[in-house]
Amino acid sequence: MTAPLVTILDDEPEIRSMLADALEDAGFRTMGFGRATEFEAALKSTTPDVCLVDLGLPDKDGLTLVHRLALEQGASVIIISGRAQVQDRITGLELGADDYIIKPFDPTEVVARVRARLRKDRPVAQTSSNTARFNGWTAFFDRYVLEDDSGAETTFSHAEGEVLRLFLESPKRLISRSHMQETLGGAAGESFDRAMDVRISRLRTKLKEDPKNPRLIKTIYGAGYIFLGDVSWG
Amino acid sequence: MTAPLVTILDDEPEIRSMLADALEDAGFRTMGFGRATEFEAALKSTTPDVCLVDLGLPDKDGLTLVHRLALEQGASVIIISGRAQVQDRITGLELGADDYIIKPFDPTEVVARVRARLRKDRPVAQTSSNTARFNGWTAFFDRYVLEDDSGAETTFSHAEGEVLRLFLESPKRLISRSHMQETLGGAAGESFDRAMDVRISRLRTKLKEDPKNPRLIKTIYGAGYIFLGDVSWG
DNA sequence: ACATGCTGTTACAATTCGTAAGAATTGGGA
DNA sequence: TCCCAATTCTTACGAATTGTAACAGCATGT
Repeated sequence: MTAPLVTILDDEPEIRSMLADALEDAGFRTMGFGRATEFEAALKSTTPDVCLVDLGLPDKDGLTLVHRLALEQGASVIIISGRAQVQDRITGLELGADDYIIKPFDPTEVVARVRARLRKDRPVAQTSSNTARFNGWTAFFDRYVLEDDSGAETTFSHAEGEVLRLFLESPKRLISRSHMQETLGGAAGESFDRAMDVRISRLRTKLKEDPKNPRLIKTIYGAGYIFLGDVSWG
Repeated sequence: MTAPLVTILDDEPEIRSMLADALEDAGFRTMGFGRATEFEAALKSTTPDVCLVDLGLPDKDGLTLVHRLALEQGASVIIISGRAQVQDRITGLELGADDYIIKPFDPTEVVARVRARLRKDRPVAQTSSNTARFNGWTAFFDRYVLEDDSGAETTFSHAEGEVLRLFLESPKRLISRSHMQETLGGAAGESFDRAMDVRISRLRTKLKEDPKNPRLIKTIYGAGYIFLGDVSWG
């Protein structure tokens, strides 16, 4: 399992490097960005686990960015801001941030708060249970069985299970096509790999998705897929 | 659906009542305790959603209590403490707390932080704020569906959704063309800006706007666009 | 050997979305 | 008022991307 990815969005390079140092010492992978647009471009191909966002960005309103991150990506968002007023903190938190750290800060505390976020928000990846429930379905990965809410059972294959597990481990988060191909089987044929599409297509039919209006597996043109649905493992 | 339960563990009655007032105004159920032993006894019959714990307890070490809460109960734990040192905060967070608030605090911020914790635990709350209502329309951003007031549904693409979301996030305010391009267009084409017009055009047809008399998306010649309409999220 | 089921490949259909081009609109100046 | 240039709208088209049906190779079991 790879180390969690933490993105740092701050226009001051010193702060970026200070945070990156502390986080990498703690065993995290980091990516730093000075501008919101660069960050958003990178989001199309990578999905961070925790996002540190400085509100004092020159090129964009940080709060709407936080809102989008929290809703679309489902990642944990920690605001870092020089604005210490209570009202600022409250609006930031209401918009979807998970934490609010005031400058100047101690990098060690930032690391501790990042860890706190990962502990809570991603217990799924740590506990390897074999059954998951979501939106009326129950998936038994040890038996390769998918159960309807009426009790009807279907089997799914290994390849289908890989995709389904990947979705269920990161619900409501963008899963980029490249990331799927890396984590799943064939890293080989990069050129004409429609295999992924076919896998997802087959999974969709088993989940009885309406092709015109898929409710669970959503595709984002040019980016990847998002699995919507409330997943609970165990 | 019952309201989330928040427990307050603090030896000072004034603080307990102050927090309870603020939390109940926000729609939560609360239970207050002055001693750790009482609190632990209550845990046998109730499972709180969020636990506020003061570290300066007379009868027990608060940190071990936090540790046990986080590990065994799986509830969200927010430490409230008069100890402001960075090291105190770090050890508190490392021991399993989800947040650390320093006395004196603003009750409103506590409410906001409690909400932030619940947001992650209950994915339902997340999706519910993914819908917006405006002037007879309902936009479901998680399903990419736009619903008429008669109940008829249309789907919109990801790119259209980006524009629509941008409008709904800033209703009745001028959104400059340049700002839109920075926010949305970052992908590839940065040279020709007609793409934005086309996006908006397509969105307008889906909203059944009369080209001669747009009611929702109004063009400001030479400046940008204004989205008129009364938006309510959730 | 035969049947069965899984999975990648191929081919083609459908969708998305930017580009180009011309029409329509706006606003200022003659 | 009329004209013109800048700006914006709309339509059509096409490249890129994605969906899926059909086929073939392979493994496994009977």
